[in-house]
Amino acid sequence: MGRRKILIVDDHPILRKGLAMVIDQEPDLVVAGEAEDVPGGLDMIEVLKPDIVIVDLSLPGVDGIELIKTMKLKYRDLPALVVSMHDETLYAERALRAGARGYIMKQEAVDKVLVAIRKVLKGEIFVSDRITTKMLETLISGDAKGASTPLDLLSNRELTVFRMIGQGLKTSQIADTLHLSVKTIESYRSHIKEKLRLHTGTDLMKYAIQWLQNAS
Amino acid sequence: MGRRKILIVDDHPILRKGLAMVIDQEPDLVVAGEAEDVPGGLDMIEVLKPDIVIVDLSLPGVDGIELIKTMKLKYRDLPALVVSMHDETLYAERALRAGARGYIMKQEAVDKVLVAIRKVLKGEIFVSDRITTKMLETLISGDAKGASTPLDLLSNRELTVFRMIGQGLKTSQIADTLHLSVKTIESYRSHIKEKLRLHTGTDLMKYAIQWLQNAS
DNA sequence: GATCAGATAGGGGAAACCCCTATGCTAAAA
DNA sequence: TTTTAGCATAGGGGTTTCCCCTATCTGATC
Repeated sequence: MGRRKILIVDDHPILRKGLAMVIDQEPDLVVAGEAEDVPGGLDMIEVLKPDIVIVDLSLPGVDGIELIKTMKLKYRDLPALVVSMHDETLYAERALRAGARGYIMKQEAVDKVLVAIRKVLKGEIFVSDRITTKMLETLISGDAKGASTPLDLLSNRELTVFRMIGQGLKTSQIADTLHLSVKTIESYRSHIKEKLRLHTGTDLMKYAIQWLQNAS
Repeated sequence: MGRRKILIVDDHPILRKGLAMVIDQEPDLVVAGEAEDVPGGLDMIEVLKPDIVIVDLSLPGVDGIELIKTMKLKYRDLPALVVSMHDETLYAERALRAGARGYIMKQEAVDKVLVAIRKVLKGEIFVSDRITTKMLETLISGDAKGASTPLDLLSNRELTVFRMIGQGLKTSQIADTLHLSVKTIESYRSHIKEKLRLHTGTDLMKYAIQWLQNAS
């Protein structure tokens, strides 16, 4: 069989060029085309019939996640590999949930990308060890059905507090609003952190804010 | 004269590779080396004696602006060209003030980068039309403080800290990374809050996270 | 009836936050 | 050319949060 065809969707031409050159040096892979946004990407899929699509998450206009979702709908067997500059712990999960088959950061070494591409082409899933570990932990700890979202692990009260944290309220304000002791809210915070496998208070806040922002 | 030597300082290996491959195809240019952070960059300058340094602004640890300032001090005639993925209107001016001789976005086409490199090597300054226009406007309108973004009000150091806050780092981590006292970071935090008219620390964090998500 | 998870909350030490003050340093303004 | 102003840096001291533990009460679940 010939070289597997790759489509790159990323809005940074320099990066596209870099990826393309690296990939084209491999005997079994070839970059069939490039696009810089979601509509362009979809057109290219139609025309080129690639074997895999490499997608950046932060595209102009429509978000890369949308492209992945659409691909999942229209071309069920066409896998997407996300190559993003964003902190993986926050986006990887969302990307995979949307249907991506891999997630790798732009900070990674070049050969890691090739590994990722081949793994995804073989039908496997590629994510960094860090993410794998984190996801496995979440799976193991919570009853497996928690797969829909880690937030399912939270109790009602915890979820309420989580939302308020995401709105930027501080502990005392939350305590006030809910007519509870500050100490109680502190307890919730630590329970939430535990369940979501977050380490610091700032991590919690960051997660909460971002979750609330793209309320999915 | 032989090919002009270029040093690339960027923390994304894929992008470095891309730039390098594009540059090395030019008969008059050659990539002499790559570095992924500021200390590495400074070492490489010492060793390679490049003719120009291409710098990304968002480097791990110390920020690219600092590298440019140091270069300006230690190697007065070594020009820096900033290649950043950040919104130019906010950073270009700061970069130029710090001593950079050009600013180009990663969104630009590949050949624009070559144009920029050659222009900077000739001793000229390269910036996009958009930035030129904006700077002229600011000049004309006088003080006016082109407050296109309230973040324009922040000093370089404050902006660096602001971004780190948005990445979810806590005060002590920031202090550590920048080799500064926790007290100094606290000062920056309060200055930033004042300039952005934010009341609480959580408000600041929320703002920083959200801003980083969209405009970065 | 024992066990378990959820809602509530306290103790105590470390860390962060917040408001003020302060010192060089450089650049602009008077 | 003083003066002023903004920036980078940092300490003092009081208040609030954070963080790790322990604890009570309640309603399920086994």
